[in-house]
Amino acid sequence: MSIFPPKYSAQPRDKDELLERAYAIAGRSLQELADELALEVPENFLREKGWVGQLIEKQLGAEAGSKPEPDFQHLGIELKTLPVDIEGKPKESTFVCVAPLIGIQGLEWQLCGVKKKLSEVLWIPVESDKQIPVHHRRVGMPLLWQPSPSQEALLRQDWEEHIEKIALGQVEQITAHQGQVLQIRPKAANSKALTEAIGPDGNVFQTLPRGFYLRTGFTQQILNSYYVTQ
DNA sequence: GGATGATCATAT
DNA sequence: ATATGATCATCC
Repeated sequence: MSIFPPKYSAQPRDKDELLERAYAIAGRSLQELADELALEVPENFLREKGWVGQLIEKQLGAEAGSKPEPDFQHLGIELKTLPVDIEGKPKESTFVCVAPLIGIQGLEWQLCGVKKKLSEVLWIPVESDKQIPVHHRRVGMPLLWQPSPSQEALLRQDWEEHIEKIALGQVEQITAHQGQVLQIRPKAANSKALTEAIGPDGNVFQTLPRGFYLRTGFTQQILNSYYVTQ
């Protein structure tokens, strides 16, 4: 708790101000950052799974909305928190966007959601080992990333293979085992949620909504390329 | 221990 | 239902 009023963060004016704020929260605990905003730190994330992401959004001045736009639209930058272990290794895959299951004829990589979402990402690593109490977990050093040509090639290859299956009415044959760096997994409230998809005969049927996710190996490669190689 | 499939909160 | 934010729970 604090005797001070909650911190207020307007949107960062430019990329430098955004990075400045990101560096300013690096090394600090979730408890400290929550206190500044007068937020309660949950004991765990059984229910509030997106809590850390929303905390960081507010700290950096991102728009807290459900709009299908980048977190920092005026900068064209997407914000992603990344749960990491004590060694800085990603512990979870990263959700990118919902996978389109219908109306995808003629959809090209250059215009797809994955390409758009990942054009520029501000990664914020956050400690997430189960043994560390949530309130004590710390924010790591920020990383502003754009896919390298080889990284984009991998993403594009996986995306095209997934989209082809979906277009051919084979969405239910897709499993998370497929894709080198980009996989497709359920993305829904529960297994009973339904959305339209292309069926085997080109018809439309109801199926579980899916999302694109980055494998941990890929995000680890991103972190390594910045923190280790340089 | 790590990855896959399932799930939770909130706003629109 | 779809969009935002992800982590949980279970299986191998």
